[in-house]
Amino acid sequence: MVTIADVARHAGVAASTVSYVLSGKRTISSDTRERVQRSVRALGYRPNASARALASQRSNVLALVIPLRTGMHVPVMMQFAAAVVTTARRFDHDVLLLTADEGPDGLERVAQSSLVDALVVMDVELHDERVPVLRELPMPSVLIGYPADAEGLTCIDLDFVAAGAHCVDHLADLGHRSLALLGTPSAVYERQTGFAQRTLTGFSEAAERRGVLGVETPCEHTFDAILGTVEQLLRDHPGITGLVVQNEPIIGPLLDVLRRLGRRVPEDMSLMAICADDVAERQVPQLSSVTIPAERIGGQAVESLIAKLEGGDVPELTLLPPKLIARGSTCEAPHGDLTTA
Amino acid sequence: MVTIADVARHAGVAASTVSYVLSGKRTISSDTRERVQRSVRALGYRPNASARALASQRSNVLALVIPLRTGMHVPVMMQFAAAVVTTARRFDHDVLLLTADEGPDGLERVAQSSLVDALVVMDVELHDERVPVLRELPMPSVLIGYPADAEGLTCIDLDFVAAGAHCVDHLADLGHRSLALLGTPSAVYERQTGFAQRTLTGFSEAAERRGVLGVETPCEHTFDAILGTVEQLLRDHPGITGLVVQNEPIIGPLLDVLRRLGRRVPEDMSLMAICADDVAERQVPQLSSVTIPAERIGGQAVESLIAKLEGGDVPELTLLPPKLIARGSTCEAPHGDLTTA
DNA sequence: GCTGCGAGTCGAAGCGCTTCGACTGAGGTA
DNA sequence: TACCTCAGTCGAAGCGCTTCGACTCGCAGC
Repeated sequence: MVTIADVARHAGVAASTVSYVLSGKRTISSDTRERVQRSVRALGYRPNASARALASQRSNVLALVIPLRTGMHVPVMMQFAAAVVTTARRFDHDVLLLTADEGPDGLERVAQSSLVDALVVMDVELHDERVPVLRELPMPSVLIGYPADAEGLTCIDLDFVAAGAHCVDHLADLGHRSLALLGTPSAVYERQTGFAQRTLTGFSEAAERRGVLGVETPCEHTFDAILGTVEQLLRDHPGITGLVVQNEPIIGPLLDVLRRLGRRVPEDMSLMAICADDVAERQVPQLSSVTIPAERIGGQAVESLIAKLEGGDVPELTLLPPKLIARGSTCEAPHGDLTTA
Repeated sequence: MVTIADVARHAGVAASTVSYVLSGKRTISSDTRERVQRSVRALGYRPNASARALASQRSNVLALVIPLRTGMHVPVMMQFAAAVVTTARRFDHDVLLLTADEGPDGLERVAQSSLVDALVVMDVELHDERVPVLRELPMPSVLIGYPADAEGLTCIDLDFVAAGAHCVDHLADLGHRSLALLGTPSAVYERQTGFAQRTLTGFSEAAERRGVLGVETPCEHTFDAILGTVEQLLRDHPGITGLVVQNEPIIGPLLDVLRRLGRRVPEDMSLMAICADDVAERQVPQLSSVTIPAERIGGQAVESLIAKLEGGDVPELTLLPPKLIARGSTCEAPHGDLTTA
């Protein structure tokens, strides 16, 4: 393994000079600089990451904590992780992957051992036990999602309240008067995961504002559960003509269920999804949807983190505006539907 | 930040003694050992990862290279990554996440800078440009999937040849005489990704062995592509009564397509999938399937890697046997189907 | 001609840990 | 009693890098 001393010898300078050439932290004559750079290339020198981290107190590694639990949108996680890694690389950082089941201890472990310089924590719950830990940690962090008390933290998320509201507005604009939100499995609500709660809030508030009926129900992933949930829903509220679904894995089966129940989409039932674009586009008919911009969130998270590492100031809360795309699964309410319940 | 010197002072011993207590590499009297351990806890000491890595030449970090490209089964990747992280933690290692689009340079970067001790590389292609790099690297690696020339490498994979064959056998046992394999998008074949190729091989060989017709076709992810592909297939080979699909995202839409074409599953068409169990179970009807044991592969990969790090010998190629589970999507061939083409 | 200054370079002192060789005593052996 | 052994501990020498202070020029200012 070739060291900085080898490069220095080869170039006929001191090791510190090589270091300064590499970091640019002091002025070096272009003559020496080029000589050093030639030696670096000639010898195939790569600085040793540990030595560098030890001396500079910076590992250039970010931790990414991903959830691996019930009810998560796996492909979205993945897109997200990819965006984090890609963006981190742009800033010359690497990414250490942690699973959420290491819990708060995992965060302390990697932080206090200086394995990483900063943390990105996904899937933050409303009352997340990791939040107090994060507050005490001697390094910056960014949360995806946000907890009840975001004071002093940096949180980034899709504006799910707006997402829920957009769906209602879109459907209400089309004349629908009775809407339902088919949500995530109840386990996700019970965990008080912010995004599910907030969509619900946006949905309900908008329904009230627009003066339409807005009911909501969680929904598990099995076909039978979906069927049961929808049947129950339509029995209790037969006037429903607009459905909003925020539960990626059930989208396919849900279409089957509606077909089996004799409801055509969109003629008898308008359907909106809160999901990734490619999922919406893959269905028949393609679904009108509100997108979760996973790449943008991931990129933004890393950018904020880097900014914090460099002493910059970043806003406590960044909400990315949702984008609604109307596709083939929503249309005007069936004529004559003027009931409100 | 508390250092080993602080602990040593607190316990009234030399720093080296603390180190030996922590590593167990020399015998320490139980008296001192306990005293040191108490000090460690009292001060909340965590060894500095960089210092440790620099001194011991071991970072205790593994690299995991995941693909982020066309046609991959995202949820499977995720299960896999989770298994790798979890298993690595069992062996007191962490995982650095790399995306495949850094290419061979990315591997060299993390290896030569001693950022990691070893590498897990997923989605290896038949003629993968990373393979020669891995061979030269001064550290062990494990590949998921295997390249044409596996000499001197350590490869782990599902036995896709057997998987393809099992599907044929299952269907042939049920009396089906004309089968088709609906594969991954053609991009995946063109990349010569091993798993797709090998399933095809197993499928074809078994079809020949059993004396049944076995045709195959790649399939893109859009609904129209699926519809087109299946229509074409049934037009060219109207006698087909058994379908094998190895392409997770199209499974849902494929069921729609068959329904639309008036083929009931399983009465008119038996359907087998090569996919994760939960995906198979979520469909209607539940699909007979051959499982991809992502967790087992991930766990096995890390275990092999750790064994190599410790100087152990591991087999060049480990093929995990596929497991076929018959569910509701396959049944006996329609009576009277005795044609062979 | 002397001083002052800044650009460019060097040497040395760490960063916090592991590990090697050496030292100390207690206990066993001859 | 003299010697050897071995368990248990210590001190010091690195691991490969960054960074600080100091040194040496050449040049401008007076």
